[in-house]
Amino acid sequence: MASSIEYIEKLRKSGLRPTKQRIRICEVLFNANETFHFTINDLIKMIETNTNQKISLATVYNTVHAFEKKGYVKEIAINSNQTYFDTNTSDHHHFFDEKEKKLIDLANEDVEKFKIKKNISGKKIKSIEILVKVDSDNQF
Amino acid sequence: MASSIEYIEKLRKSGLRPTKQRIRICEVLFNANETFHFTINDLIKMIETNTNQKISLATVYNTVHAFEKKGYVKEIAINSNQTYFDTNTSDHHHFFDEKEKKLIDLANEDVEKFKIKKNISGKKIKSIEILVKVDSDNQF
DNA sequence: TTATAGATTAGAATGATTATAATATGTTAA
DNA sequence: TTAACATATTATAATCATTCTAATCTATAA
Repeated sequence: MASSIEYIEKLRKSGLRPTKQRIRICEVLFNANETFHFTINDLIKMIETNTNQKISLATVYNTVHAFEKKGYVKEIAINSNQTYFDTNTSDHHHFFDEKEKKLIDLANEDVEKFKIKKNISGKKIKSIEILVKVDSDNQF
Repeated sequence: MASSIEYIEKLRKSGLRPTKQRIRICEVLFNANETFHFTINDLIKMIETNTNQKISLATVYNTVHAFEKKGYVKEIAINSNQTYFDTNTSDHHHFFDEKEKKLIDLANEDVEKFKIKKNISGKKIKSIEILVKVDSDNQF
């Protein structure tokens, strides 16, 4: 549970002006006890909870993208109607329940170590993401 | 290089009526020497090459989705403006060059064997997809 | 041949995301 | 402290992939 002052510092250090909108979004994203997955719509709902302040849609998009560039949130690679983000920026993977459209973390320790044995000349690996799609066990 | 007759058989066997649109899409997708990645837009351009026949957008979407359900093409999990599909339905993974928006196959043999050590009660693993994001090697 | 379930179509609707351009705000230097 | 300005926010419009609709057509089974 960080204070506004810490977020102001954090934002300044990354070259982002600490506006009240960005501070509020920091609070919503980073004050939670646990990391979580969210869409822009989820975030807007969270922002509007327990406050009168509204942040315009464009600003929410801009801020989340700015935070993504700085590495404060991660975009998760799934094909979905909406883009999913994760406040857990550590090295880990995901289960995706397509029926419930729900993401579940898959810790790095829960995946046996492996290596990519192929490489592409002139290209460097930026990230390795594993998506495990799951479905109900029992088929009726 | 299969003939229309083979596609008609294939479609009938899967419970899909062999319409001329579906046969044409089969030809475009499965007559190629190598498997490839495509978006709906790519596919429409390919359909319109060397022929006067046009297939309506809705039909192209419907057909690709029908083929996906039957396992004739695979959807690839990336966040992109457009959805990517793959005519290579074998077990494999992908590199994604975000700068060039280009997908490159990563054969299963090019990934060291690994296991998912976590499982979710009541859920069964449907697929495991690895996406390796790459970028230019040299930073200026 | 005919009935009909399923397929195709053009065009409209949807909905997430991005662009626009006017207004407001944080920051820097005087 | 203030002025100047670069940057951020905002409401709204625009974009664009995808899905929906409802009219028309077609493959196929009887």
